[in-house]
Amino acid sequence: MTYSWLDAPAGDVAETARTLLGWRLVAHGVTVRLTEVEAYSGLGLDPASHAHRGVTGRNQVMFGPAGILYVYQIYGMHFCANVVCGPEGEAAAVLLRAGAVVDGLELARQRRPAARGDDDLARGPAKLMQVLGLGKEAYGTSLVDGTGPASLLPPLSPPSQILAGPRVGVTSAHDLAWRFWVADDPSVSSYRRHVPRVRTRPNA
DNA sequence: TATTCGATCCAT
DNA sequence: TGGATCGAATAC
Repeated sequence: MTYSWLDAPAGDVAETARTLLGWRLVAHGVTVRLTEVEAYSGLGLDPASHAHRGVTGRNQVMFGPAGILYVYQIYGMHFCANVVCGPEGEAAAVLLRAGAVVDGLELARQRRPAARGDDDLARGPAKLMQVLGLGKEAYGTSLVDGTGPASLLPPLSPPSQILAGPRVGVTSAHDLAWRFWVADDPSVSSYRRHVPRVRTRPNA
């Protein structure tokens, strides 16, 4: 299997994100078919990207080769994952937002006791990680060379129809339709606009 | 060193 | 709609 398409220039990361739909992710006995992703361009180009201000301790793997997992913690309790894309140094990435469990259903249910139903097992970026049994230890591991806990597998069948819209929870670049999902798939998360937090203390 | 706030999830 | 919960990023 060749994964060279993951190396497409950072300017084409939206196209790479679309391509990822339908691909499968397998880890710790559970397989998920990707149904929802978001594209993030690198350095400077995309104010919503975790890499847009340059290298930091958290985002350093985004500047490395494609096919690596960039895992980050959010709200002190959840983990989300991106596939690093593009040539080295460009820091493009695709956030894995949702998927449908296609293998290891029993294990998936055990890992997600709060799920409302099977459609909800991986319906969200942190849920996807939980269902696959992945956390911060997956940071910087490869999806494409078999050395990491998770692997990327080609689609069994191409997705029927792909729709696009604004990214979830992103304030800047709200006009950009860089969220992609499989039309009519029940595992796609519901769109939530970013809500600005209310100020608790007045400005001095 | 101090403060702010998030590419979320869940129960209400 | 609001609370949980903590570390990275930024402000000082």
